[in-house]
Amino acid sequence: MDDASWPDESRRRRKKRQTRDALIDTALDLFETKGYEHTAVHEITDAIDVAERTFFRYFASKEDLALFFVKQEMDDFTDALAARPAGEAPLTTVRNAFRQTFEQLQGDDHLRNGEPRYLTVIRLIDSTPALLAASLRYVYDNSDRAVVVLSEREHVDPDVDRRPWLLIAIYGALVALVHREWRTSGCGGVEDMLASFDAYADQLGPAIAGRWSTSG
Amino acid sequence: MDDASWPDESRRRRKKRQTRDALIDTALDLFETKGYEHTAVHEITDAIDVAERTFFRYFASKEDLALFFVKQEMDDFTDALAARPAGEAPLTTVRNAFRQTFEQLQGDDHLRNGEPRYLTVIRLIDSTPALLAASLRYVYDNSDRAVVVLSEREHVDPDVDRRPWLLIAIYGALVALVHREWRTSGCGGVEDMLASFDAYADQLGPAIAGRWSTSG
DNA sequence: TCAGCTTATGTCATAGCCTGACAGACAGCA
DNA sequence: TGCTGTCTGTCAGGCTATGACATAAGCTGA
Repeated sequence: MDDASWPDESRRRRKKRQTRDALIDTALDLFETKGYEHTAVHEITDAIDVAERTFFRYFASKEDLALFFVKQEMDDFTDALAARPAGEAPLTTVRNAFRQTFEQLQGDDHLRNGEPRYLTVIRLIDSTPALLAASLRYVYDNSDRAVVVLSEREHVDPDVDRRPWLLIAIYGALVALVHREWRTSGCGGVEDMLASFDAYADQLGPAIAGRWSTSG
Repeated sequence: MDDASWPDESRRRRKKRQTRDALIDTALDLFETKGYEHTAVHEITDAIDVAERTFFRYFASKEDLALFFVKQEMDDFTDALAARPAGEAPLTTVRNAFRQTFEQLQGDDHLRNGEPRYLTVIRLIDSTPALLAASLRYVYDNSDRAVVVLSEREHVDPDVDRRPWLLIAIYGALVALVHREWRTSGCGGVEDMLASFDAYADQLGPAIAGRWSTSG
């Protein structure tokens, strides 16, 4: 995002990155003010004076641009999962990968109107059915990969042993919950998210083991 | 689907239902042979000789038609959940609602080329990214409703007590797994699905309680 | 049976998303 | 300078979806 950080970059590459960043920034601005569905692609490209056709040379679709950061977040999670030390217990691994991913999000993202860019994107997604659908599909696809990673780490066959699926399902539910909390009451920071995670984990056993009631 | 079953139905209503059914049948045929994305709406409407515009008076979108049965399945599940007797334990309730929904699916659906129509649809969805995304979003929306139903049954506040979310997340994972199994190795019947459900439930406690490994 | 209302459909026009094909501009390199 | 490969603009077109208006068909009451 900072042009000076790649001084060795060729002029051609730099211009390309500038155009891509300009597309993202302009698009997010327009999405925020006019809404995703009421922003035409040509409005984005007109604003930075490139042809509409150019947009589709950078992004496969309008959706693709809007989900740029979400995809990165998901990929980061799977990468973090795969990179955790082998001795770690699976639940701990997921928890740590989760922590790393969100610390990264909060760390290296730059601000827009005083709030991190991914927050804008999450609100946008939650308020736009088409984007919500696409991001859920990405989570779904990513779950498959995460299950493979977990299964290989623990040397189990996911077709027989359902535990990897369970863990990832819980992770998915957690991410959804975290997004929900962000949307309504703002972002409480990494520690709040981990507290949510632990609350899930703590309630998991009792939820299934005995009778499920307010007193239990 | 059988015209004789509503003898009192007005001519207008009957024609409307016939057109709707013809649209669904023709569309599924074309989707199956040509693929969803390579089937244009005008091809569907040409085949039964109505205007393209008419299609969009019956269905909000091409997607809407393809997900017709999925939406019904989801709604049936939530309805079944709400209708279960109050004394039942939550996990049992979900299990029974699950059973009811799929028994209903297998019962009253009519055959296409020797297999139930919803099987065609599920394969279609799993092989079409756009449809998968849309159906996941519908599951997501439905989860919210299911959580509300469960929470009210058990008099808990879902914002504090995460257990309703956990149960529904597990249900979601199960549905995904069942669909996966259907897609690859055909449909094994209600009992197989319940066995999957129970396998999840049985592995849930041990998965979290102790160290998660092949020996545990 | 006819008039009048409602509903379903057809027709036309248009916006928006997306792709393919081709040509021109430009950076990088010999 | 001239060649090469990449990026971009332009044009044409297909597909999904919606709005506006007109027409036809079904229904209802006198």
